[in-house]
Amino acid sequence: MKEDTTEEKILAAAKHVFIKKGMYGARMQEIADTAGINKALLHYYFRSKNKLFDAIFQKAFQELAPKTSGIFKGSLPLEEKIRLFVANYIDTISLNPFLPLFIINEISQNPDRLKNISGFMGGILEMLSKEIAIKVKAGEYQEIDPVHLLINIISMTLFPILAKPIIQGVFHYSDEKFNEFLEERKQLIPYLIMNQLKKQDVP
Amino acid sequence: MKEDTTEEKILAAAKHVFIKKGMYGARMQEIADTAGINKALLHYYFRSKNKLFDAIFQKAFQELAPKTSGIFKGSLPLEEKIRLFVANYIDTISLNPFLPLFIINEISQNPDRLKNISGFMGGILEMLSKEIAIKVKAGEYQEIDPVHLLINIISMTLFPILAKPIIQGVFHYSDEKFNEFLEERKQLIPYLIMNQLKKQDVP
DNA sequence: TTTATATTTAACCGTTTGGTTAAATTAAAT
DNA sequence: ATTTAATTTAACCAAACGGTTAAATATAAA
Repeated sequence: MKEDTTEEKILAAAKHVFIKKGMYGARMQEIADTAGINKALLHYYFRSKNKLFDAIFQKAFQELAPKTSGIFKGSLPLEEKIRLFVANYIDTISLNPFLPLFIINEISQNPDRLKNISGFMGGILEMLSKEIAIKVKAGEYQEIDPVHLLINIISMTLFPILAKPIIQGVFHYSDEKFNEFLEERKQLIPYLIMNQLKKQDVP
Repeated sequence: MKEDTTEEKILAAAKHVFIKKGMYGARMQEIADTAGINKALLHYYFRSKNKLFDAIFQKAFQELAPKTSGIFKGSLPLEEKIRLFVANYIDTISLNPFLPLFIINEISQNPDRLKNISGFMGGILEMLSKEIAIKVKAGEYQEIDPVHLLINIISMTLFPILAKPIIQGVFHYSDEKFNEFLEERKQLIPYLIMNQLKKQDVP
């Protein structure tokens, strides 16, 4: 038995509709319907569309930051950490595939929204930097800008999910085939990244 | 002296506004203003917003497919081809940075639009496949799914441009610093890709 | 039970927006 | 010069949408 407050139902519905349709594509009526209430009550809880949007945007943004506390704190080898990170991230985002596009869109249209957000991806970057620095000193890894490294991982992980309908259309991938494709990338991406780190003959 | 037809001015204006604001965010009035005409004349040339959108969408999509005929037909080493491709693609898309997001958005909201498009990226994929197959037989490259390879290149090239405002916000990159960042990637991406191809000890 | 709060119903308002229309004006074609 | 087509002006319409309001009803708190 769920014990959902009306406000929680509204926020859940709003997040769902906003993420799928965007700030301007979303309709207050549809949010009310999804929450199982009417428009008057919706405005009774949140005076305006903007207020409601603000209420869900930060939460949505947080969901884009992968939960990596467990993974990166451990003492596993880096390759294993990256493997876990990528697999975890693909699975998480696949549950909410419209989320990345939504965030990118809203930030693109209104970069000021970033001002309320802090420390995004900061944890991962810090741990990545430290781990690499040690191995570089030990001569095991070659030097690389951790930002490029992080962006490489995120790009190869997120972009295919973002461009899913295009990839499916262009390569004629069924839903099953596309999922296989993503599964393969869980191996491929960490492998590619580690190759770059370990390769000794710098150009 | 430009010899622009009114229809051409409309199409240029429509492409510009649609790409920046999307199908639903774009306003017919703004398109008319951008074209330097009035709303009545706009509807005189294109009866509806949908007709106008259809008229520009295919063109916009074509622009997303990099012009690679020259690059991939030559007999340069693959690494050099990829280097040229990435540099060329980054420069082209940077001139129209809203284009990829626009295409992904519209296809996401309405995948049927893909049905009118054919052969997208097909050329590149074919040449890539052939070139790799030869080297694999010769024992120089390890086997890899060309689709993954292409998606890796595209991901690492396009995603940072797509996520530009987020990257700038999160890492506090100025416009100049971000451009440097992209310049660095012109070297980094081909290097990473070739490492993957050449690495001999398969896991 | 009484009181306060939550929720519904249903009508309404103002603005924005895509689209139309008719008449006037300008430019081009014959 | 006359006809045809292109362009402007300006008013207008209908639908969609965010938001409001007032009254009725249900629910929970006191």
